[in-house]
Amino acid sequence: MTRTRIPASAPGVESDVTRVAVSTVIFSLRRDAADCPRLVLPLVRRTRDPYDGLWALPGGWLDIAENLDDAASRTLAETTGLTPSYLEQLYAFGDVARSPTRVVSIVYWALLRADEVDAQVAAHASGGDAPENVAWFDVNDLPTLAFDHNQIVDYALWRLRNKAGYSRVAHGLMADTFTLAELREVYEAILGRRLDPANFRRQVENSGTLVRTDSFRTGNHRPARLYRPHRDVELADRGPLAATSSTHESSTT
Amino acid sequence: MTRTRIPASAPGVESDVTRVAVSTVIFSLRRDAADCPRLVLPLVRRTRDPYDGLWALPGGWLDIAENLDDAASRTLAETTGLTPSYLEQLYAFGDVARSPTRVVSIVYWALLRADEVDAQVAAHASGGDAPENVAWFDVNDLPTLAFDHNQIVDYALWRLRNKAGYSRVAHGLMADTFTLAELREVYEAILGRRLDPANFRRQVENSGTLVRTDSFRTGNHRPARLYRPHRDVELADRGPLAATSSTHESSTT
DNA sequence: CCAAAAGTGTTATCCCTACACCCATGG
DNA sequence: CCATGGGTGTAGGGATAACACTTTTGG
Repeated sequence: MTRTRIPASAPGVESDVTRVAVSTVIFSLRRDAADCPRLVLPLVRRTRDPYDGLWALPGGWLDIAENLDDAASRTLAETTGLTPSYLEQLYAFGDVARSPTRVVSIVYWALLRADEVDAQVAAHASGGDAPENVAWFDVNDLPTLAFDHNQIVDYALWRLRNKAGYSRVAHGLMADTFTLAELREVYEAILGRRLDPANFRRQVENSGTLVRTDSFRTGNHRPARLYRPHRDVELADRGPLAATSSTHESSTT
Repeated sequence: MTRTRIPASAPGVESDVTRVAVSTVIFSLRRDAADCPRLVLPLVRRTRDPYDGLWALPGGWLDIAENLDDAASRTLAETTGLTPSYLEQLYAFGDVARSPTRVVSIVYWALLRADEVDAQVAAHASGGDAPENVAWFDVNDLPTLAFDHNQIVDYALWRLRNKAGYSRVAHGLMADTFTLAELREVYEAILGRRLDPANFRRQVENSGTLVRTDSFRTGNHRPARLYRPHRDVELADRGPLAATSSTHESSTT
């Protein structure tokens, strides 16, 4: 699998042409020293001008025969080797001044299941795909990024937090089964505030998005019931490709 | 002011290049025979292949030295001669199969004040900017459009309806002053259902987005107080260019 | 006076929040 | 048995929806 990034000059670059790139803000979770889940995202270190040496969002040039979504998936696969559990277009950034040459970046954002990322990080460390140029950063502790990528990450974070408030996107970060406390921790990591365990339980139970299993997670205290996502429950609201329908309410809990 | 559209072939077109176009879904209001406001949008008749003769969204090619927002504004001005009261990026459409040549369309959606459109329609009829190729259509009675433009309009409509539910975008369709009944009619036209006048009044009064004036609209019955939009009230939630902040709630009434 | 729209009041219901409280397990 | 997290119950507040009711105009 070859690496593609956003170089300033591709072979045969023409400075009088507007080129289209695709980048992706990939969110996942990693537990910190205190075993508390933190939002993290992978960045790629640039090896060319402009911004040589700075960290940037994973991305690449849009191929002439490639759909936008496919380009985002490819980007994501080349960076992490994984399939996202959620992928959505974020915004098209195209200011003239955002790059020395004219580049319109179609930016996506994605969620990766935490358990799969752990496996991937191990695989990357052993595999030979130049892992030294990819690193995962805590979203609350980002360096200065290349181009307008700090701004882009801010916007993606806003979208994630906003969407977590009225849809079930956050489930895309979970493994197959999980306890309600684990799910609540994830929401707390995303929203950046504590949630009442009792009320959180009732909300997700009444939402119909989870089904109880007969298994329990045993630990230091009373065992907690495991849940799994309900099939047939979309993670988010309709996209531009959905059929005509009368569902025009995304702000429902 | 010159007209720019989305021709299949621009001068010097190369079929091995991905080109970037900008189109805009422009919503406004027009009163029907029963004096009831209807959502309408302007379309442009194509005069080239592909889809020669079909109606399409107003748009044009992105200039190498032009920001995306500016291109959308230019498109809008060329079509209607007006400045939008609201303009927001909708989505980037870039499927390989959506056009014979590879075109990525950055699509915007906009709102135009109803009173200004009336003036513009008159001006267009007298002015010489080929008005016969621009026509306004009721959004509920659209013909088959060129490319994937029907799908795009559907998505823009969904976004407008959704956003009208939790923000004050709809105010962008109103004149300087208006009665609460007029504002309610607009919401009814957008949402496609009747609203309780009493509850609607309380909602917008408590929202703090309107200020009472001392004027009244006199008609066949009891005069209705005129309101005007409050300064310092954004029409919608934050966009990607907003500064870092902790406001991550767009679903507030 | 009457019709109809402008505007006010009242109540039931739902959802969210806060918080008290019981349950089950490992140590 | 006790500390701790899992899980349930409940009362108050705010927003909404339904609808009765009063006010003010033109005809």
